[in-house]
Amino acid sequence: MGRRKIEIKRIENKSSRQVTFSKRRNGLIDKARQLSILCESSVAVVVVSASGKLYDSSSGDDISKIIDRYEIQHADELRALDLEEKIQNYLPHKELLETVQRLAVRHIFLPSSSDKKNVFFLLSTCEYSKLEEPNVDNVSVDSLISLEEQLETALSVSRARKAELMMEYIESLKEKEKLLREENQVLASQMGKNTLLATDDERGMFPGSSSGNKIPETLPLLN
Amino acid sequence: MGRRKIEIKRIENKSSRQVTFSKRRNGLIDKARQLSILCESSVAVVVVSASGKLYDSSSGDDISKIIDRYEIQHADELRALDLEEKIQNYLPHKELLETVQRLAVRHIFLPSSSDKKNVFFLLSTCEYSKLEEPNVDNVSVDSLISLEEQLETALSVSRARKAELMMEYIESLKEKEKLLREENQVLASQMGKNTLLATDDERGMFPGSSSGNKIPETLPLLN
DNA sequence: AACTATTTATAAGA
DNA sequence: TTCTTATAAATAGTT
Repeated sequence: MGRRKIEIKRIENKSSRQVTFSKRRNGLIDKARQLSILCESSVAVVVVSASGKLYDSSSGDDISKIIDRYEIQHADELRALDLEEKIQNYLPHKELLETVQRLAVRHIFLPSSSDKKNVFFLLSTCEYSKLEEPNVDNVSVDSLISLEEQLETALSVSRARKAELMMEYIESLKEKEKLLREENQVLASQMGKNTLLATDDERGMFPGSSSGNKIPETLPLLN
Repeated sequence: MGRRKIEIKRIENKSSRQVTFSKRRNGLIDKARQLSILCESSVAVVVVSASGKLYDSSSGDDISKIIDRYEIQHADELRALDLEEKIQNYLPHKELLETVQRLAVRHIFLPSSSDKKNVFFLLSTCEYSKLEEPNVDNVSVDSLISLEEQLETALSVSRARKAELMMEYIESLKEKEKLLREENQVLASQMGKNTLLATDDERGMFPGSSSGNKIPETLPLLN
């Protein structure tokens, strides 16, 4: 879209790189705005320049809410990874608790203060959703008193162990896939090109993935 | 950029809105990719559709690192300052309770994915609910003491996390700087010799960073 | 910062 | 959905 066609690769000239950065950054943000309006969605864009300067924009919703949405989606993943690491290092119980708190902190303090009421209600409802008659008025005191117990429960060994086993399994699958890809590439380079290769490739890429691989993938960790 | 000019406003027809969403979302992500490559920057894009589905992409770096960078920039205002100020100003008991309960929500209800779904559903519900706030006047003294302790822990943990993020970012900056220096040296040796060039380059690549700027480069993080 | 010659993205149609 | 194509929009190089 300019006087000349350009390759998508680093612009060597510093000043034209800077100019392009500014132009395209604005273009990107405007595109995000348009998408948000046309399709009633929320879009967050975060750009970090080579010098570390931050540019961000959001349309359709607050950027912190959009990022919260992203983090909730990936909460399990992050939590499992980090916890597993800590458990393997024989973390004392108290530190384990703090670890969970640390993981939670970034979520807790990011929501705008207007969300407080919502979250408060959320807690009450969640905690007592199993009771037949959730009495919101009395819930807060009880929940407060049992806070530490519940934190410990959230950290139960069985859950951590489960996450650990699942991560191990996922890692082994990734490793297997990697080995297969490598094997594939070796074969491909040996053969050069032909139909046989294509067939091999397909077999190599997804060997038994429709059975052995799909089951773990549907387990809770990654949703 | 189509057969007709369109106004930037919500597309009423559902199916064409869906088609446009898909096309423009891809377009946006590609633009982000190009910007990242052309101008050696990092770009994260997070899109949440009207139905709540999440799409994200990143180029130039991991999306979690880009989001961390965003959070660092806003850490003071959103977290530490805000909370600290409230504590110093004798945060009313009710708000104190709510804050700690937010902490609990994330601990207790995010760990497994089935809980995550519940939380999400409830969050949506809460956002639109206009229920009265629970009555918390009868919170016990012991509970409040415990609350304050936990709040303090959360605050220090928040700070620790912030420091951690900062160190990560500083390390990445150092690495980037190192790479640039190396690149610089290669370029310099290719050119043979030239004092004038070296001076220009230093000014351009690391504006004032070569000596007195090393310390300041780590500071802008906090803003 | 503006200006345009071009390229690129995409709206509508198939 | 996927492709095609006329057209609008973005932008590279220039001033």
